[in-house]
Amino acid sequence: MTCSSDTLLYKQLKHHHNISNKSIEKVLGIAQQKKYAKGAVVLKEGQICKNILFVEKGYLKSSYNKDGVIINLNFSFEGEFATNLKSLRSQLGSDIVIQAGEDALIYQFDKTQLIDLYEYSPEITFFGREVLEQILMAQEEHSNLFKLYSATERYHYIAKHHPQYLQRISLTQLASYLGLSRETLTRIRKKN
Amino acid sequence: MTCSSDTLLYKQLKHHHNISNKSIEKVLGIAQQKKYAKGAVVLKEGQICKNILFVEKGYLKSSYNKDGVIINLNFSFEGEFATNLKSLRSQLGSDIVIQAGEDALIYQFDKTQLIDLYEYSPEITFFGREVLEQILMAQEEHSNLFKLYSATERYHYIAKHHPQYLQRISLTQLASYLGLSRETLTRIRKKN
DNA sequence: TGATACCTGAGACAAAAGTCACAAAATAAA
DNA sequence: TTTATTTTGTGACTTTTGTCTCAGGTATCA
Repeated sequence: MTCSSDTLLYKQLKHHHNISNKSIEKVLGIAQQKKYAKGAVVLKEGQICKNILFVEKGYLKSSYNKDGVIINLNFSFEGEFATNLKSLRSQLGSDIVIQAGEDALIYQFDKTQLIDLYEYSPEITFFGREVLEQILMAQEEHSNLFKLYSATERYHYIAKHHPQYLQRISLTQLASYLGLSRETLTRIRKKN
Repeated sequence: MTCSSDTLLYKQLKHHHNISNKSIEKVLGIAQQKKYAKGAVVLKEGQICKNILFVEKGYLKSSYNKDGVIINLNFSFEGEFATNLKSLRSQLGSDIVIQAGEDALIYQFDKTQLIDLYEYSPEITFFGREVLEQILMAQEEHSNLFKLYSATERYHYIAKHHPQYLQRISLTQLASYLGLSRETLTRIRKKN
């Protein structure tokens, strides 16, 4: 087994997704442990995404390069899943980059291997759908930030619902995620 | 049959989704035809969404009421599908409103009935996934408008990729969709 | 430890967008 | 057609946000 029972991954499978020990063993059996140093690239631009990533430690950052300007699209912290759904589905080259925001410990699942496991038990199928949903919900949350809120409201939303972002993500990176300049974010913070 | 073979729905099933006549008959068998006058509400705020909607004629508008200000989130034109995925999945009350933007002819599919058909043929299962994907891709496109583009760029993107929006959607409604004030949109248009 | 790169705060100014008020134009209703 | 209602265009002004610049702080690494 590539992943022992004192990991976050194991705990999530057991307690959050309520999967039986037999099925957990199958899932852990295809999980590949990877370590990335801060800043290391997990998915390159143009590369075809074949994996679903589970963050055991550290965090992952998804970003898009728009004419040389890096725009942060997503952060995935401990216990969350990350991937590029578009590239994963279409098997076309990725237009986004995924990299480690801190030194990170990642379990990666090969998409094909995971789908093969779906035949083994409906629990695993259900788990697969939950992973997909988690990723979609995170995307929708970020997208609503922009559609419904002003810059100041976006910051306060994050401060309230994701306080760990403020502690672990640098001001510059967070500004890019919130769609505003670093200076504007500084000003918003000062107004408290 | 509630839907004849000279409809857009029939043509889409046959030519776009490549479904066999037998399966098409099944799908059309559960399609309910509905007519809505311009402005009529298809899905109310708080109502649980049970249907997937196909636009045969006219268009549908999804909007969110933020403290009395209406924010347009989506438009679905002829040949496109619409629903509130969140409410459809969770069976919780909808936080968005769907209504007709013009006099509209809609075919609606009950989610449960459609899922029951999945057992009849894998073609229909595949069709169901394509519908889901179409809705998700439309959402992602709109969300990227905000994450990646400025107000002026958003307008030009729509002018290029969805010119019918400019012809059929009023300036006021389009401004709300693009996340800017009506006056700003007027000014952007003048600069051509 | 010192050198280097990166991150943050702050001020001055420019650009973009919002708000308000009112007139003109287009639609819908009588 | 005439009237009423809604939609759009425009200018003046305010607010918000971006850009540029520089200084100080912090982390990193050989």
